[in-house]
Amino acid sequence: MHDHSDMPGHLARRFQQIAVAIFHEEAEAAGFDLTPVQYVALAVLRQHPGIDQATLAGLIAYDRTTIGGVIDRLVQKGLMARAISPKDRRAHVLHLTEAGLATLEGIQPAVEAAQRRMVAGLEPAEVTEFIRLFRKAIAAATERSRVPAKPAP
Amino acid sequence: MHDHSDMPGHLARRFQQIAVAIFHEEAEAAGFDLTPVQYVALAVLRQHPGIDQATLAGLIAYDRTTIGGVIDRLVQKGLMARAISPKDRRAHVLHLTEAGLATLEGIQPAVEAAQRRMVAGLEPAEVTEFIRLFRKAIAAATERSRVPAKPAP
DNA sequence: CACTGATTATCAGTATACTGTCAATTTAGG
DNA sequence: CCTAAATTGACAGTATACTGATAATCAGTG
Repeated sequence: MHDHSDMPGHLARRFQQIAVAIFHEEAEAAGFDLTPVQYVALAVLRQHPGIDQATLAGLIAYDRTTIGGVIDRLVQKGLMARAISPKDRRAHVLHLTEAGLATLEGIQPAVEAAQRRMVAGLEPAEVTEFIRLFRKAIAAATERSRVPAKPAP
Repeated sequence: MHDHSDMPGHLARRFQQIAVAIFHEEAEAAGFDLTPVQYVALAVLRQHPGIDQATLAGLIAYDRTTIGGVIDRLVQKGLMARAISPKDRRAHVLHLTEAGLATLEGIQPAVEAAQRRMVAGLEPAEVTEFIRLFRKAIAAATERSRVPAKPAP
């Protein structure tokens, strides 16, 4: 009855695998060495400068532990700066560097091309519906996830 | 215009994250210690007994390096047996053990419950459409650019 | 049979991803 | 004010996931 290729779990894994591969191809072709995860972290930080690691993790639904390593690599590449918050000495506040902003702007066309390629097999109306179903399924399941996405402060 | 939460790439990552978390919850609640990847490997091996690692990897679109570690852990758990093929001494042919078959059958209800929970926020017709769009997008990406199979050198 | 090229699996290295635990610190409650 | 609870980020450990390199083996050709 249920082949694994009909299961949402397997399809999700396979689609994500393809999405990551396409992102890497487009980013590399454009001359950037940035992973999808690193890109989203930079993009969200541009919209919310000065947030700490936990807030950033909440905004993009990353695990608290995972985000530390991601930020380490972005800091090492010189794209992000990390400093201890004067208001809360536990927290590390984050800012984009000049290089980080330049990278974000430079990679934007490649990112958009990658998003289009991921759904290149679908009609435009199907793309819209695909995204709507993704968002609806995710919204319903978010309450039970250990990593719920939090709204911006 | 383009928020990261509208991008297929980010939605794919988020949905997959939720799918894995739900799978683990259901599997653990049923008393099994099996990851989604390990489950699919076992399930496909039941349908194709005696295949080698490369064939298994191809059937479920796993990386050939990754599959080695997955099989290592399944062999260590006693769920799978690995032996050198008499026809091709490079190849390792795989079989389910008795325990592997028992685990597969025992975990089946939990797996099905997990698949339902992943799309619990969607109407039944939406679930069907969601799966159809997944398959269509994946099929197009797979045949167009052979992602993530090896690129033509 | 020897040579070439392809295939099978492994290893090293890098990057997510999550669990559990811990120290430092802040906040809440009495 | 002072202690208990919560929060922040780190660490160790496990599991995917992919790239590039390598050894062993097989298949096809001359």
